[in-house]
Amino acid sequence: MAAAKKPVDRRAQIVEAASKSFAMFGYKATTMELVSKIAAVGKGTIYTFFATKEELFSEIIGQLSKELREVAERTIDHDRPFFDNLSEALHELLLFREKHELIVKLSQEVRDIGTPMAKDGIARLEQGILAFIQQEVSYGIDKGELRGANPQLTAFVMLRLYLALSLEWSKQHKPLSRKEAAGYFGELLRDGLAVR
Amino acid sequence: MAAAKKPVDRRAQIVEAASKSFAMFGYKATTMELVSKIAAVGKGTIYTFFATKEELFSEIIGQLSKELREVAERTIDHDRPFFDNLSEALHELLLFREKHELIVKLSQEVRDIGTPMAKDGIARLEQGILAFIQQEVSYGIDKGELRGANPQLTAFVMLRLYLALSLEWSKQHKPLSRKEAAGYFGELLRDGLAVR
DNA sequence: AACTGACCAAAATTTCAATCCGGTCATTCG
DNA sequence: CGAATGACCGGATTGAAATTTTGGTCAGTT
Repeated sequence: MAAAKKPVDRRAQIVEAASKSFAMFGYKATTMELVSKIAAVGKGTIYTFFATKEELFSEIIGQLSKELREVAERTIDHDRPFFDNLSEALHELLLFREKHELIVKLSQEVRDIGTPMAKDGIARLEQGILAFIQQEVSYGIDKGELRGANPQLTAFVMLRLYLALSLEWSKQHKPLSRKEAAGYFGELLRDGLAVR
Repeated sequence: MAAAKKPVDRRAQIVEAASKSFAMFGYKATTMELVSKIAAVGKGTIYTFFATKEELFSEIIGQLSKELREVAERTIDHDRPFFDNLSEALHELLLFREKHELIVKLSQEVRDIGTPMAKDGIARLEQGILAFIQQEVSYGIDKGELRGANPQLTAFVMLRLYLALSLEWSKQHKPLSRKEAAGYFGELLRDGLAVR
């Protein structure tokens, strides 16, 4: 219903062109003129569909966020134990993230020049992941696999911990193998550190 | 032995002056000229004791790191349970950090303009904390309170987790009280999340 | 009616002279 | 005579003006 079919769907052309440009040059260096060139469309036409550059960007982040969620959802199998699902899903998300050029480019842009809009985009993606984890945590609590303290905080801790283990640790040490990371992560979250 | 006593100890004068200036204006805005003025000393005299501005700064970070360690050491009582000590010590360190003007100023400078030398200083302080935690973790393992996986990684995870809980969480949510944070932190690390 | 690109004001970038700063060293002081 | 000093140097930084770029508009074209 949203997408009527025409000889050529200009809106889709534009979104695709913008997507490429944002991934290739980042938010700041992507100009509306450039997008119009790639889309083979007059600059004015873009403004028929999107009121501002930010709105166009937002549409693309929205699509990407949805895609991210689908990746995560696809790796979850509610018949398996909670912690297996969790570290599997986080691993898939991390791979996706590392491979997806737009995300890589935006992260770099945030790091190097701190473009506020790029920050915003990354934050939205992270927020989406957080919401997903929280949903799974709540499910795990319902199923009785998980102790039921504050699911929001728990989801937050899980994400931070996973990122620390898989990204930050390797900044100063030999990176953990996928197996080591998942093992340590799962063990710590499941059973804690105390000798019992 | 290192500090001979003279009518006035110029070296100490200089270090104190520099310390004040770094805390007041940050690394970048502290000029050698300014330090010499505060220390009531000719600029050239500074170079009798420190070859470069960086070396002077390094000396001060070294002192501060030692001070930090003393604060942590003072709150540890090896007769108490490991996790009590841990969250107590981390809390003390956080308070110290928040109160210490030099650390606050340097953090701000890193955030706002990313001065490499300031980054470096903060990194060294964090490294010191990490080494301290690691030592305590090893001790906890020896005493049989802690499961004995990779102490370095464990220390790293503990610090990240504590910082996430006490600093990052509050960027987007109502901050946790000291009690909530310590409670959640201790419980998660000690016992994990799984229902048993 | 859909589309275009020349056009505009605001923002970003470049340029470049003026200033500043870390570090040196010939001179001074005690 | 040796410790201390501050004028001095060149490279880096800053600020402001000039120039270019860019998000967004809209009169004109198809």
